[in-house]
Amino acid sequence: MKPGAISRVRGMNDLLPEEARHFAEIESAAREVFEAAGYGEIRLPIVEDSRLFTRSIGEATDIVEKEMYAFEDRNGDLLALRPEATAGCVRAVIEHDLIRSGPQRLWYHGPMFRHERPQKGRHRQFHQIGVEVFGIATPDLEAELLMLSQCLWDRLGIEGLTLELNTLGTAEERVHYRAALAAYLSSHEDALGPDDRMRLARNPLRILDSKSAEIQELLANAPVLSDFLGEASREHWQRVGTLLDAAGIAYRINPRLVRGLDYYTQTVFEWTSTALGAQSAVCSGGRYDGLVEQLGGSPTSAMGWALGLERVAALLGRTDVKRPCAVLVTLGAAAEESGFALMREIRQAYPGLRVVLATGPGTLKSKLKRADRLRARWALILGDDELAKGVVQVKALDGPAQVEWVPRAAVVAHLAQVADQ
RNA sequence: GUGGACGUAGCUCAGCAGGUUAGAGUCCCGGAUUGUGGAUCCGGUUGUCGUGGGUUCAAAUCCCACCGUCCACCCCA
Repeated sequence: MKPGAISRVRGMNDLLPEEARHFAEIESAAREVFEAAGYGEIRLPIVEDSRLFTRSIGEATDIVEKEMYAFEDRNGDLLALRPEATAGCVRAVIEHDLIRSGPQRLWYHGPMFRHERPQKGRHRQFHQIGVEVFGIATPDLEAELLMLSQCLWDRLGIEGLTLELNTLGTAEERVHYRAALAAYLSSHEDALGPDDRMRLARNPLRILDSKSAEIQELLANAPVLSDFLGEASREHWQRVGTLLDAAGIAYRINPRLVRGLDYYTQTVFEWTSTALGAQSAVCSGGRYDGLVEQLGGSPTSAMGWALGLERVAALLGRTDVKRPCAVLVTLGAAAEESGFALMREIRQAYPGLRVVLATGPGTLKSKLKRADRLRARWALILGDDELAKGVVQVKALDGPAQVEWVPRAAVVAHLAQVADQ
């Protein structure tokens, strides 16, 4: 790169064709899985009112406190680049009163923004695919959403992921537990580092998933959340397990699993991979029964999850570029004109047929070389000789070279016939 | 945000106890074969050695700062 050239902003990466192909593959697999299950796509704005996120994700969370791209626009409105899509989705559901017409099953995909220090699997602009369901309170929803994620891994051929599950109980149960946990940890405050003391004051549940061995040891005798669950939560939680077993989806219960966003209730989960280093969470989510009401809607139970496209893409094997059926090679100005006419006919008759143009300057040899690199099955050669005879030379590029001369008027039909083989 | 490692052609990397014009492979372009690909051979293009400063007769090489990437923490998808 020459000095003075402008480079991309930190953490905001270009997706070159190879990686973009992975993204497209995941997106189309997701579309297939979701649409088949009766989910509708929703497209949401990237910019929202900042308050939407402070109210939903939680003011004391890192996402809102340190990572949000918040700014004032020309009118002085406080706006933010979305750090996640659940909040916006809830906002849209309330704003259009979608719940009026019954439960809503929605899915989305798009870029999210968080001002974090970039690392592998962690970028400032990253991409998520997610689902959100509104209006279903029963545990079959947990099972449905988890099954959809499993279907997606199956569809993409991804193996070796671990599903970790936990329940946080209702908001009230969590409040009681939180108080008990805070009391226990306060009595051992001398064992906590400065970061954990901060968490103790603001969000003691976060201490549960600490990686520190000393903390985990300390937690061995701490109160456990399951003791604080009421009968209803207990039954709900058990039913989730039963349905997952019935569907043959393996999981591991992790009582230490809490999530970083404040709005979760009841079931939370995380799909992790050991192949990704520190950023091991591939897909996660949970129930958020209180959020709709909290954001100004009527009480509505809801649940969703999101996956990180960059992380899932990293688990995908190499996907090959689809090979073209043919490369249309022209030599000289007159042949180029005829070639463009032919190309138009091909596109009109068979829009999906992969035919790549090789017109313009360059030797026949270099154009055939290009056809070879693209792994095309056929070369359609059109030069002065062919023009004079009213034919197109059709050369087989697979295996030993074989040529045949097809009358110009019959080329389109010939190509279509040969493409099916 | 904290700590650490690293930064040399488009890509992968060598060169670094300071010493002439900075190298290989790959990719790309051309030729051997005037209009016929893949193999082989031959030739060619490409770099302010991340940026800026310092030390020195001399810096890709030593020192400092900044920027970036990666790793861990942190956070999370």
